[in-house]
Amino acid sequence: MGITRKTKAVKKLLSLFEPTVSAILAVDLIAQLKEEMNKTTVYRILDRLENEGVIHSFSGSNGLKWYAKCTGCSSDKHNDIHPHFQCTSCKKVTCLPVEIKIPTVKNYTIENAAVFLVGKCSECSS
Amino acid sequence: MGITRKTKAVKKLLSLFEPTVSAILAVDLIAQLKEEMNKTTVYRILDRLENEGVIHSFSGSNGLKWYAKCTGCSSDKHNDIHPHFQCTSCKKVTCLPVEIKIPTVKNYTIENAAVFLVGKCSECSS
DNA sequence: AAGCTTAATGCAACTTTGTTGCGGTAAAAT
DNA sequence: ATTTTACCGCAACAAAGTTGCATTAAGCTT
Repeated sequence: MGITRKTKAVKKLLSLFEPTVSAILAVDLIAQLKEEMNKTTVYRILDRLENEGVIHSFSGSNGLKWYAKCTGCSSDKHNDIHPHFQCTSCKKVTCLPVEIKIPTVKNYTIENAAVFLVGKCSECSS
Repeated sequence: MGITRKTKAVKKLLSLFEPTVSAILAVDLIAQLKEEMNKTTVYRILDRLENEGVIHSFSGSNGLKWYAKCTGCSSDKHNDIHPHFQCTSCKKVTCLPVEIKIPTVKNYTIENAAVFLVGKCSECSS
C-alpha cells in the first residue's frame, strides 16, 4: 500500500498550506516549487496527502485542480461537502465553513455535492 | 462581432442535443463527429452557441467540459444556476430543474453558483 | 443566377495540465 | 551497517483545448 513518509518535500509542501485558509492551484504549487522539486513529485505528494485525508481537491470552473487543507477528514471519509468560493477580483479561492443543504430530487439519490461559488470577498468589495 | 450562421455543421451539432436532456462531454462530441468535422470546428461552434445562450457549459469533477441545452437563456444572461447531476453507474449527466438556494455567507457577496451532484439516477438504482 | 463579402472550416502545429516507466536515492527497519 | 522499500527526478508521453493561416462556403447584392 505505501505509507507517506514525512520527507523534506512533503514538509515543504504542507508548509505552503499552513499560513492560509485559501485553496491553491496545483499548477501554482508546481510553479512555486520549481526550483526545489519536480512537478511529478508535487502531483504524487498531493495524491498521497489527499488519500490520507490531509488535503482535499476540487475542480474550479475552468477545470483546473485546486487543493486545500482538510478540517476533520480522515483517509476513510472526506468531509469536503462545503462550498468553495472564488473572488472575481483577487481570484482567491477559499473554503467556506458553511453547511450545504443538498436538495432532495425526485428519482435521484444524491450522495455527494460539489458547490463552487463566485462573487466578491469582503476585502475586494470595500 | 460575427453572427452564427446555421451551417450544416451547426445544425448537425445542435441535433445531437435535441433527443436528450443529458449533458454531453465536449470530448465525446468530437469523437462522435470525427468523420464529419474537425475538433477545432466543434470547439468553435460550442463557443458560439454558448455565447448566444443556446447551450451552456460546466466542468465535471474531473475537469472535463460538459455542454447542455439551455432553457430560457439569452446571450445577455445565462440561466444556468441549476444543479448538474452525474450518476455513478451510467455516468450520464443531467440538468436538474431545481431551484438552488444560494446560501448567504458573511463577508462574501455571492453572484453565481455551480453545483455538481453525484449519486444514482432512478434507472440505475432499481 | 453570378459575383462578392465575410463568416466558417480544416489542418497542422502548439500549449497546458497531468500521467507513466524506470533507474537512482534516501528514509526506516533489522 | 545492511537491507528493504518508499520516494524522487527525469524524460517521454497522453489528452484537452487553442491558435494561425489558407481555403471553403453561406448569405447578400445586383
